[in-house]
Amino acid sequence: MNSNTVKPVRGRPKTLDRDHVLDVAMDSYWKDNIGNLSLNEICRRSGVSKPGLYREFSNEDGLMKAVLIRYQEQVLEPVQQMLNSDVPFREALDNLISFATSVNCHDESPNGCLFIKMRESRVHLGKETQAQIDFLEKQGLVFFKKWVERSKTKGEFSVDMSSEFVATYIDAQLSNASTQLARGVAPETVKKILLVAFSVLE
Amino acid sequence: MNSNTVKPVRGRPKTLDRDHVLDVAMDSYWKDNIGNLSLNEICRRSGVSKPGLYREFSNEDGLMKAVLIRYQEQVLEPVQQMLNSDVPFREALDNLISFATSVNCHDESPNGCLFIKMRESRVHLGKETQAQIDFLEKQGLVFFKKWVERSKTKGEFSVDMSSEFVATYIDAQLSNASTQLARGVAPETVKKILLVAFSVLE
DNA sequence: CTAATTAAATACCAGCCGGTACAATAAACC
DNA sequence: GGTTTATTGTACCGGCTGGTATTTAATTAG
Repeated sequence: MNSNTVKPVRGRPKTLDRDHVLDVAMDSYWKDNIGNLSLNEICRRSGVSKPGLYREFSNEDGLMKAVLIRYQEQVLEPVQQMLNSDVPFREALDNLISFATSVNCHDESPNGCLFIKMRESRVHLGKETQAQIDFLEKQGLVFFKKWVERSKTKGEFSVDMSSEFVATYIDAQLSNASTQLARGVAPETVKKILLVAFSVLE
Repeated sequence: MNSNTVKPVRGRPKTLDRDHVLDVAMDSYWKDNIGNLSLNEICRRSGVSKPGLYREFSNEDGLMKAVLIRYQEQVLEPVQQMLNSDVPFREALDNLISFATSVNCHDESPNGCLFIKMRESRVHLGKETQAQIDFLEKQGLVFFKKWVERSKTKGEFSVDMSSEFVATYIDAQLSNASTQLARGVAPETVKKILLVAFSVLE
């Protein structure tokens, strides 16, 4: 939780609030066009000077990677824990749908999943950020796969598809939902599409 | 076909090749990050001076709208004609899948549908471009809907879903395919996902 | 020929961008 | 007290952006 790693040291005491900057940056990347969102703007919004931000995160790439890690901890991890629990397959699937169609930052504006949003613009981001995206993607697919395999052994999943492919399919449909929400499609519509798309899994 | 609208006039003869500029711009928007692609770069690539480009297209918004119109004529229209023909539903669906998973500009690089790509970044584009996107989206949904209704009367489509929703569902899945291709997902994987997603329609 | 008309490109504008030198400040050590 | 260490923010850098004022070139009309 404490991200300002304790440093009882010598020099001038640090006033920069790392968590606050990350919160502002996460919100900003979530709501705005990532490509058009400048570091200057993030500095303005978080009330931090530009050199201060560079000292903390090295560069834009470092900031984005840090944001992704924070997003994983705050948003993605609870979902993965839900999948790891012993909730029945169909119920877990419904939870997934609810999660995917209700992700709104904190207020209004475009919704969707920040990770998926960043994954879509992966090629235009920095190397560190790309690596983090790849890690999260791989990790997510593994979670899905294990979940499906567990459901198979529990006899809750009888469709004849490889767990690998089902994981890919679920990932694809959730991505689709996120993209649609970000585009402004009504959440009820997105939900109906997900329900139909997932109806092949039973 | 003649986009340089004939103008047997007075002044200095026009040397700007409108079609060439549009080809270059379409390719560029298709392959590159739309948000990061500058008019300067398009001028460079097409060998046209900046004021020349502004005289022809007014501004960036005008150019994008023109590109979208060209894309509709060159890429989308053939598909819509296919849907309008009397091809059996399942065959038309397969054609759609083939189309969606084979759209590569002319060479390598990211694939996907330019219209869908632009629709995803709709909010960040100009007003004219947004209007054109909305028009194409509406038109596309109408085509899908009519196609489904025709298939229903022909008895080729028996699933109990409103034609409206099926149109939305197909649009969503094709969008998903395009996004995945643009992200670099293997076309065979995208195809398999589409096949499964569309399997609910029979 | 000159005048009018149209398109051409150079060279510029203010405003951003990511990133950084640098001097001021605030603490701990001695 | 002075020195050292670390963080601060101002003010700047070159480079790029969308967009344009302006001059020059090429054609037709009279």
